[in-house]
Amino acid sequence: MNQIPPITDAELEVMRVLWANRDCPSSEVVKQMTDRMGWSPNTTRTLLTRLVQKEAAGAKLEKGSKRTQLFFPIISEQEYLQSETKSFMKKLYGGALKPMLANFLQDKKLNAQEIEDLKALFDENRSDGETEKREP
Amino acid sequence: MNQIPPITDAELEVMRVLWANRDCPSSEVVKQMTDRMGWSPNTTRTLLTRLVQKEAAGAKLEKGSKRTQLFFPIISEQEYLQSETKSFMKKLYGGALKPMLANFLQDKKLNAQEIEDLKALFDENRSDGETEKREP
DNA sequence: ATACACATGCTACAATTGTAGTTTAGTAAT
DNA sequence: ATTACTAAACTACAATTGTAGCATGTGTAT
Repeated sequence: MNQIPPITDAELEVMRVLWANRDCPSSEVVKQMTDRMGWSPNTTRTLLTRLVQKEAAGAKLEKGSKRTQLFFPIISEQEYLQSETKSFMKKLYGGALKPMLANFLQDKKLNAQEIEDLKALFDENRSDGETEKREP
Repeated sequence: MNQIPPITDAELEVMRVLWANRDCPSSEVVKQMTDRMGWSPNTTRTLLTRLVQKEAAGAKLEKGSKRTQLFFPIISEQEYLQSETKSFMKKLYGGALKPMLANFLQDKKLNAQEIEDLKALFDENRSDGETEKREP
């Protein structure tokens, strides 16, 4: 039912603020965007509006106020990352992990420690049961 | 010096044809795009033109002809994948492999065989020592 | 009450993208 | 040559995206 709507690069920056600060008044988002991106207040507000329109974020009136709204994410960071990663993998690698990794590793080699770490990650997430060795 | 220009989704489909068929006349690209994407001939030609403009592809006159051009990729598939993968990893995961894999694995578990395969891939591409030798 | 600041809601506008139609000029067939 | 095709060039046009200005209504300090 709930597809993840397309979120543009600029909108993503705003979502990052919403993910980091729950129930955030626009003034706070504006401040952070001014600092981090150098955006004008209206730019930030436009993006907030667009995110609410596409239901990636929500807004509710602050208690007691008739105008100030608090913004919050509807799409979670987890959902977003999963969806984006999946569509990226599909678009460029037909959904297969190996060619993507082969490509990645050409650019950035890993050291023994990092490799151990990733191997462990794989073992912790295998499909055929057998999760981890429980203690004695 | 040679940055990879942004290539849109529709343009990418055209690049795929150029990567698969070297020195391709537009008629051939048109045919494949009509089949695979249902595009009108002009749509395909517009995209070819745009790819040439941004120097992702090149065009040269067919020998003996004064109008028919042959198109070819300037950006290789390898370069493209590497660049896109890198910017994707950076945008969503700060360039780190582990969180991306952790995310991916939540969606799609791997079986023992696949895991072995990937582990081997890591070992073949380590930064420190040369290829590791397994015990006799 | 007044005035000022500020949150929201419209409006704007150029660049990019997807998707083509129209015009012009080589080419091949008669 | 004349005609009919068609490759290439130029033009179009709505939707999306980045980036913001203007107008309006509400809370806040005098």
